[in-house]
Amino acid sequence: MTASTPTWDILQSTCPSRTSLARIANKWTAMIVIVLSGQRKRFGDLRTAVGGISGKVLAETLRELERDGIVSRHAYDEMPPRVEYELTELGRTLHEPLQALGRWAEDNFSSVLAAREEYDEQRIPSGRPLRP
Amino acid sequence: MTASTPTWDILQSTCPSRTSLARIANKWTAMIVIVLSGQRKRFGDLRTAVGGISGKVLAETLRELERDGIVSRHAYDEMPPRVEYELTELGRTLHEPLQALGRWAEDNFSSVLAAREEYDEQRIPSGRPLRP
DNA sequence: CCGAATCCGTGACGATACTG
DNA sequence: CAGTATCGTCACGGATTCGG
Repeated sequence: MTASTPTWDILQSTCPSRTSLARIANKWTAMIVIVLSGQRKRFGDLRTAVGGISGKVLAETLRELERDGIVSRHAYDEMPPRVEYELTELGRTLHEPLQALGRWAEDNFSSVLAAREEYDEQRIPSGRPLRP
Repeated sequence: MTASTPTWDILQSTCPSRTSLARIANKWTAMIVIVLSGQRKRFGDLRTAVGGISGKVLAETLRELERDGIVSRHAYDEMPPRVEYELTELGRTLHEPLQALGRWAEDNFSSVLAAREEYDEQRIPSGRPLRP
C-alpha cells in the first residue's frame, strides 16, 4: 500500500487543527515568516520587505500570528513609535515548512504559468476573435 | 549573519511566482493535494474525504489546480457521470511541502490554541462576566 | 514621522436549487 | 453523480485618516 493518507485528522471538518492550518496556509503568513526568520524587524521594514502588502493587512495578520503564538510583538514607548516583531520558538519551527513552500513557488512558477496558458488556449478559442 | 533571507524574488510584488504561491498557500489546496497523493479519486470521494468543503468550492479549486497543471481531470462518458482527479507530476512535487505543513498544523495546534486562549484572556477581561 | 484605526468596495465563500 | 447557476453574507484588501 503506497501511503494512502495515514490517519490525517486534519481532514475532518471538526478537527481543531483546521484552524491552525488555515492560519499558516496563507501567502501573507508564508512571506512574513520567511522575512522574519533570521532577525526581528520593525513594522515599517516588514512592510517594505513584503512587497505589496497594505498596512492594514500586515497589522491584522501580525496580530493573528501573535495571538497564535507564532510571532511576538515588542512595542517601545518612543516618539516616533517603534514596534518590532520576531518569531517565537513555535514560529521558528514554521520556517522550514513555509520556506519549502516559497521555494516551490519560485522553482515551479514557470511550469505553472505555462500550464495556465495552455489551459486557457484550448478553453477560450473565442478569446481570439477571428478577423473581426 | 544568520541566513538573512537569501534573495527571495517572491517577496517582490512584481514577481510572477507570487501567483503560484497564492494558489498553493491555501488550506483547500493543501488538503486536496494531501488526499490526492497516493491514488486518484473521483469527485464525490474527494468531497467526502475533505470534510467541510462545499461542492462549488471543490469544483472551483479543482479547476484552478487543473489550470495550473497540478491535478489532471479524467471524465468518463457514463451514466451516472464519473470524473476522477489525480496529481500530475508537478502536483506530486507539491506533496512533500504541503504534507509538512499539514503535519505542522496537527502537531502544533494545541500550542496554537493555548496561545490563543492566553492572548484572549488578557485582552478581553470583560469576556468573563464577574458574578452576573 | 510611524503605526494603527476607520470606511467602504469587491470578491470569495457557502447553501440551495437545477441540469445532463 | 458531477457539475453549473443564482444569491446572500462576510471577510479580505486598499485608501484614508487619526494619534502621539
